[in-house]
Amino acid sequence: MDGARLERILSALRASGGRITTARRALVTAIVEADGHVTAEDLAETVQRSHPDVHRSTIYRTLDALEELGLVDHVHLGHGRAVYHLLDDPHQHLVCERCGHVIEVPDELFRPLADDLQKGYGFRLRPNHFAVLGRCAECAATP
Amino acid sequence: MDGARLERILSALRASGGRITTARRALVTAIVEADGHVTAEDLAETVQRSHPDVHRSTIYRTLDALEELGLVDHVHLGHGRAVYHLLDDPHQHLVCERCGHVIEVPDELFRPLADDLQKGYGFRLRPNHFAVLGRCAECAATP
DNA sequence: TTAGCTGCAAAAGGTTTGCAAATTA
DNA sequence: TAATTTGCAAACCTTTTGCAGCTAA
Repeated sequence: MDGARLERILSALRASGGRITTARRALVTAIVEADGHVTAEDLAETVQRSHPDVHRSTIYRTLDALEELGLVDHVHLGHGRAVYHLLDDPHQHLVCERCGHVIEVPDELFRPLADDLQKGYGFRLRPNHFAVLGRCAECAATP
Repeated sequence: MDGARLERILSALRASGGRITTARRALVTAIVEADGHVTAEDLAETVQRSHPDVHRSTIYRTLDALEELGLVDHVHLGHGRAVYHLLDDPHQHLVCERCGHVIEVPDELFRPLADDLQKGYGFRLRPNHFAVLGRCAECAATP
């Protein structure tokens, strides 16, 4: 399963004229295995476990390259580091502003809102880039 | 009108045990006059026009104080600086990810979504902290 | 008088960049 | 070989912090 995702990504990278280096393969493997909610820092650590001298800047540059190809996106879940994730399975991030808990919800929930914004403002929603803040069930219960 | 807002904010600040200094009065005036979408940098510049040695750190500290009192909030419209705004008139920010244009829309538009999230996930939406990205009408029209 | 603010300078924290050397296709 | 990537070190940019002096109440 994951092998296929890995290959899909590497092929796209290659097809765009990019090169598959050890560092890139290791990074892509790390993202595929992490499968969501990983910071550049997390990825750097994972990659460095097997390839100690892959530098943070390489991580960032490769993530940039993957984003430009539309294979990866990053989301700001709060202040501080962004998290990166693969672009299949479109979903939103609900983040509890008190405990930090992250809930993934399917994109379709945002459909009605997206339609309203389209009709009323001509605005085409692409809400994935920032998290949606609020309170999770537990934190909403305890004041 | 704005005088009333100014006084309301200063009173709240005073009531919480805070002191009204020249710097604080100037900053609050600047926010009231700017009325939305101002960065700390913008505010610093405005304040410094009349009070050149108010330092950036004072701006940030005062904004913090105002946020703690629930008088002001800040929103991340994109990468880089956050923007600050007064907390009356609850609204959302739609930001065009291509041209950067900001559209304010009333909170009520998010009511149905908020209800869905509440029902389905026990999640209480508080969406104001991050902007909602997408494409404005013009940019959506031209590919 | 005294708690609360301030300016300054310096640091923090995440991300980006210039460069020369190394590597891929 | 030619074009891309890489590691490194240093810079960047916004925001935060420690501190000693200043000031509003």
